[in-house]
Amino acid sequence: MEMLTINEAAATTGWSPRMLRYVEQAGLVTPERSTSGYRLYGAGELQRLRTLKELLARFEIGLSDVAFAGRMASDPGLREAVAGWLESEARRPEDVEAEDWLRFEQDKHQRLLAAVA
Amino acid sequence: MEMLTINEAAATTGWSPRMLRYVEQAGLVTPERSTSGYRLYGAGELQRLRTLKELLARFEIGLSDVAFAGRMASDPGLREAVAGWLESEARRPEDVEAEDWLRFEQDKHQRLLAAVA
DNA sequence: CCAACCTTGACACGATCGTGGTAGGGTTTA
DNA sequence: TAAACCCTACCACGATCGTGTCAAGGTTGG
Repeated sequence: MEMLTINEAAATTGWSPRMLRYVEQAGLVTPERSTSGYRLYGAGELQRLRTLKELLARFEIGLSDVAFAGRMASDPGLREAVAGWLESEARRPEDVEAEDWLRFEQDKHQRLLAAVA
Repeated sequence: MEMLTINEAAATTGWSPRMLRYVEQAGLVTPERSTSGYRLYGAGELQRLRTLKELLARFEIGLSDVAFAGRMASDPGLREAVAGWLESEARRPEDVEAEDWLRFEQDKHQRLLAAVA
């Protein structure tokens, strides 16, 4: 499998070399390194760089958004805390008797946040 | 159920009135309005404002991160595209024969992105 | 009616994001 | 060895985020 250096990778993916370093710093695409420290991009990295570009353009999102999604994917505590909060956002009080609902929310958040403390 | 105006809500949640308007603009906590347009916060909103504050502090994330998570939660196309990209990030080429793996990735992303087009 | 609220809109300001550049120094290759 | 690459570390700059404040005007309650 032939490896591309940063300028070659930039040429075939549409990113600038500067941005390839930035994407790496964001933890999104991390190429291997040669013994002398040169970044070496393989077919998988190139593919992910191209699809990443597509992803950002298609949904008008930023690198930081994808980075945050990655953080959620790899941190169950974060994922569940956020999901739990959003859930309480979605469910409207009319669905349940208000009293029970509030106590339920209060307990749930306490559990979710405590689980990580 | 008594409703609080923005200054009262600010006092009991620790947010500033300015930030309550900003949080609303971010689509995270949307209070009802009186007939004359005053924001009215109920027990549910107050609870979510408090837990939101906890969430941000606990995980060092921003309102925009939670807003993005909300967008993912309510947009299956976005959610699956991001999840698919992260999945390809996690799986390393060593797991599969390189050839098949790359074609698999290529196909998958094409499917995911096409599903929304 | 008047003080004390509320509204939206704007200006401001530091911090971060996304991006380009440049400088100083090592590596590879012809 | 010299050109052409690579590295890291900066400076810069517009855009957005998070936050405060202020202005101009409507609402409410005593």
